[in-house]
Amino acid sequence: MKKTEKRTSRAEQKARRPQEILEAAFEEFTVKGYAATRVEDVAARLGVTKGTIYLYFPTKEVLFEEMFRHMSTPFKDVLDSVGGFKGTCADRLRTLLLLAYEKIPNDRKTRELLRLTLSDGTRFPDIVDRHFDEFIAPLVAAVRALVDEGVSAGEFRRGAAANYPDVVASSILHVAVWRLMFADRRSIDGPAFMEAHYDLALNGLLQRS
Amino acid sequence: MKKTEKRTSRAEQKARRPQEILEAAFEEFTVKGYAATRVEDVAARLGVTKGTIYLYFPTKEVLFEEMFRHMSTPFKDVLDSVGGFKGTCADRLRTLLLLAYEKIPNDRKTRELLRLTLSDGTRFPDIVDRHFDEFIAPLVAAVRALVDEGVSAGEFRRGAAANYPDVVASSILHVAVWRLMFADRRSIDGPAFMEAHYDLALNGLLQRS
DNA sequence: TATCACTGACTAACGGGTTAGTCAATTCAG
DNA sequence: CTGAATTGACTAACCCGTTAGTCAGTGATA
Repeated sequence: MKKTEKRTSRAEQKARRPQEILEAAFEEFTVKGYAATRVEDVAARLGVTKGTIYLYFPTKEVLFEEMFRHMSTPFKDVLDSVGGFKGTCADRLRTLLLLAYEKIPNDRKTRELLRLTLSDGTRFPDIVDRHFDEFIAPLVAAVRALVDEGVSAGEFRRGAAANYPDVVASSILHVAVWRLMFADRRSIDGPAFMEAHYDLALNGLLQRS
Repeated sequence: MKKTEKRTSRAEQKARRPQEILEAAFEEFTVKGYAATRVEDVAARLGVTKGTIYLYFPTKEVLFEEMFRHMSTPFKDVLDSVGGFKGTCADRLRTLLLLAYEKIPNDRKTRELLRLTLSDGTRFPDIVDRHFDEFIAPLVAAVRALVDEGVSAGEFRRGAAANYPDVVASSILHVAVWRLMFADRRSIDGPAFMEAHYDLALNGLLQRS
């Protein structure tokens, strides 16, 4: 079935297999969800048969969980770098939003993992925790740190918004959910939305002087 | 199986059945999703057998679609009423947000329909359209109308936020998604979040003068 | 009111199709 | 040739949708 390609030795192929399988699994699971995806579909995407999958992963459930882990790429490190940036809190808020938009609604991997967390999180509590630790907690922490600093510096107002920092970043989710729901059927202007978000959040935070 | 209760005649029972089935279907489908839910599970919830379901609905797909329709309760009418309210645009924004929070993240029905739209929308394009028409479009329209009026009256700033009204309401989604993801495992303070949202949005919109 | 023929909502059991997981046979690189 | 990687036929379990048969409830009749 798999045609023999001179450039890949058996050892290389075997070493590559797990990753290939996890990536094929990602494509299938995100389109159909856990229950509706067949292990055979995952195999077919690689041009192998079901048996091969079971040489590398013991069950469909384990395949799903390891796929989720494999596709969660680090976000916390990126965010932490914002702490080191210079400039006004307003400037750094902009940078933070840019990074968050890049990572959450603009990155297909992250977006689709959000879908899976919502659809199959009930059956796989681990992925919910992972999602929280990986994406939500770091982002909220970064926003909180920035807002607190802005308030201390007198640049931002004290007030309800400053006390519940989630609200500053939460619009990001709107774009992610929109894209998950409508895909190409209804487009959303990402940059324009982000500008609007930044404009509203910044003016909402700034001292009214 | 169903014990004879004097107070329910056959005719009454039969008239009630479709609704009972749709509500049982809602409970099952929202927990497990379309694919993982068995028609027998829906039946068991009512204390009847699978055959009974098929007396009222021809296929599992139709059952799902009709359940979705039955559970979508009108939102547009409620929102339209805000147009008639008196007061500053700030006051009416608050009312609008209150209504939207009540309807979207605080109403379990709406919240769970959002989950289904995200998980199974790919298989059932109709429910995506329905979701858009029922919830998203009316809310965005209401916000846009209010913001435009505020700008015309000189109460709100012109600016990016005023031009992309989704961003004013989008934090609502955060609470809905949070509750879908974490259920009771991580609580979120709804009223406090709404206050923060209102505070940020209003200050973001008001003239800075 | 008491009897009884009839109706129709419901059940139980099954056919047919699907899929997770297994394993003996096959292939092919080294 | 050898043995590791892969295949694909197979099994057992599952679930949708069907249908012959059941029996509770109804209402006509005396």
